[in-house]
Amino acid sequence: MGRTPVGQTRDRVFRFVRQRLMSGQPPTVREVQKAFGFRAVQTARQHLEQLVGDGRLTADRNKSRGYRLAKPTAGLKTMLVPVLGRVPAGVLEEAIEDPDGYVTVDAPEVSGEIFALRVQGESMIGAGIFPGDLVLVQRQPTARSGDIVVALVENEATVKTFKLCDRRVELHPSNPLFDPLILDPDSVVILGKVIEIRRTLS
Amino acid sequence: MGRTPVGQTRDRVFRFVRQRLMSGQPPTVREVQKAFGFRAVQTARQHLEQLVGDGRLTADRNKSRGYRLAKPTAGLKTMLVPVLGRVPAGVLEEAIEDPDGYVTVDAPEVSGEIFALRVQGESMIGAGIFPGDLVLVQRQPTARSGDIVVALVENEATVKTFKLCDRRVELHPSNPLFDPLILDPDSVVILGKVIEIRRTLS
DNA sequence: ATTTTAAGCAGACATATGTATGTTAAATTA
DNA sequence: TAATTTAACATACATATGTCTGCTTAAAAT
Repeated sequence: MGRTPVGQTRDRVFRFVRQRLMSGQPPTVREVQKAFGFRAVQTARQHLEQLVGDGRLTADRNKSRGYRLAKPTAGLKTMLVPVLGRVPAGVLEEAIEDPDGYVTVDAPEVSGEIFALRVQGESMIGAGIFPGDLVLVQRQPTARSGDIVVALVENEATVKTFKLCDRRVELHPSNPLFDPLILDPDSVVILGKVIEIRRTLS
Repeated sequence: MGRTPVGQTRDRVFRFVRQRLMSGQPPTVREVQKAFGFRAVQTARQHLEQLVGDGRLTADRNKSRGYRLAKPTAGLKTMLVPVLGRVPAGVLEEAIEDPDGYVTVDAPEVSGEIFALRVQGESMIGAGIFPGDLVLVQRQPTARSGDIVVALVENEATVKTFKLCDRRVELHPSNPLFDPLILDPDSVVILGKVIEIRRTLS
């Protein structure tokens, strides 16, 4: 096999690996070898290692299929989170166990439990949260003023901006047509904090 | 290690494998073993094989990390798409080759090429698209009236609502402070159609 | 022209990983 | 109670896979 121009083959190797990684099937060194018709494993390995040196790939040493894209999702982990249509009567556990489906989420390594909720009303339109949007919720029992939270009020999950004033919990909509809810801290259950909003266009 | 109730561990194994698969890191049998603290490889393998028997997983025999989901997320495939900060001078190819990063997307099987773009201006606030939002774009050279598209105008990528009127291309902002662009079809390059909007909160 | 660099090859070794056989004990069923 | 099924364990083997050493050749640089 004749040699190819400098860097050219390496770039093709990178694309091959990226292609495989994007489709969820990390290649082995020997699979790369075969794909390019190298007669030696080492040739493939050489390209891969130099791609690592270039910072284009990363490698899990001594792991099979251990090459990954360097840039993607640095510090993030990809996880599958349950999508909830509604949270009936406060039983979040059950809703999570029997979700409408799942979505894939890139979340910080340190994230705890996350779930997704389909938004029902129009009370948060001012904040760019529309009915039908999917909100990703970091599960937590408390919140800080200014957080957009999912709270259980009268056995219904709603999305609002959280505020703590004068020993009262205030849940503020972002829509002039709706009024804020002023509640006793004991009568509000915080399900979590909204960390991402997603809207799919037909 | 005491035995667990029937089927319960198997279900957890399935979730573990699915989790790993969705994040592009298919586990080995021994990784499953460790994850659950089994003392024997075979225990993990047993569960995996029975999941194959149940039709929940499939297996590439004699391949490392060869287990896959039998029913990948109902018509959706998980893919990594490149995130572009901006599209310089119309060279989409180059921008895609050297992206700022990647995000994970659940897209229909039939989807073509998808990329993500960070939104720059405030021209689409009325449609709930804010600066800093990430728009997922289905790459395509044309669009239908009403589609929100990413178009190249004067060597800058912008997000607008597309309309075709009277042999003229109209790019409409959703913000009264901005004016629509009325352009000759030849002077506009459509990069693709926005299929999803994502906003991360702090 | 000479040196240096990079691509590619050959063969081998060590480890990772899939697979197989046989055993034990708890839960379930007859 | 006895038989059957299932979860789990221990050990071993064969293959897949990552890694290493040394060599050859062509292109690029000096």
